[in-house]
Amino acid sequence: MERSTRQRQAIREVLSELNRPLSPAEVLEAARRKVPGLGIATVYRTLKGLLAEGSAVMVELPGEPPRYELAGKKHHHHFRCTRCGKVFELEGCPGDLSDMVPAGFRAERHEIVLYGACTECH
Amino acid sequence: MERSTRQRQAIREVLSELNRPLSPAEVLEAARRKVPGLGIATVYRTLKGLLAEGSAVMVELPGEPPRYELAGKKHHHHFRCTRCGKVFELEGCPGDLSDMVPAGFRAERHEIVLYGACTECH
DNA sequence: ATAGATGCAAAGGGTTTGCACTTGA
DNA sequence: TCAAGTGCAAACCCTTTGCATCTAT
Repeated sequence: MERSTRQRQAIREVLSELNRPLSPAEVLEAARRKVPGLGIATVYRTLKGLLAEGSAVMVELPGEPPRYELAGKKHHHHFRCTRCGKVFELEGCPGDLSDMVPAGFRAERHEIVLYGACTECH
Repeated sequence: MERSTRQRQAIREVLSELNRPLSPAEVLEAARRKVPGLGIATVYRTLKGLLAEGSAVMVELPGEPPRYELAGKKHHHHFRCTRCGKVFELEGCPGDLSDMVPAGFRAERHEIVLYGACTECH
């Protein structure tokens, strides 16, 4: 990630502007509006690079392709709209889940995903 | 799923005996001990069939291949050991997560996954 | 000028499908 | 018997990689 290219700029802008976790395909579609010839391989390489330099984090939801969002947000979870498939960030967290952990197991982190209808789809 | 074959019996047994969500590859490995020539395609087809007839449910964890477990268990969540990769069932559930749902969104279900070390790996 | 970045197309890894053979009922 | 079921290999889909070309510095 040494050089600043049109492609990378476009990908960063897309992540920043849409402000929700995006799949590589979503990034490609949005970024192609800024850089028409953009290839999917460049999207994958750039996302990997952003991940490596810590500018982006991977958001993996059950049964979904990995998505990416800009790093630096505080602990949060996600909501996936079962109608349109978009993923949104959620505020808050139930906190202590230690009740659920059986003896002998040690929990280090957790993921919570809510499913339902988003504002546009209900 | 009309006929009862050695292959299907073996796959059902494996799901029942190991009693945790299994990936197709895990099912194949375990079921091959009972039916040596078993093919991966048959595993996929059988799992799909079990799913369709409601005997099994799919357990999808973030960033993991889908796993399968026998149906009929009550609402529960999962624990994935970050050392050995095995997935276990958890009792309990924090219950009401409505605090996390933004206005305009409607949550219908949720998934919680805890990550850490299992009894064998800590 | 030149090493890094890109786009294409081929290669990978996991899942599904087509098809001839096998087998349960 | 004979359609459902199986195993193999090819096909698929998404992601990664190789390589010739392009480009930021």
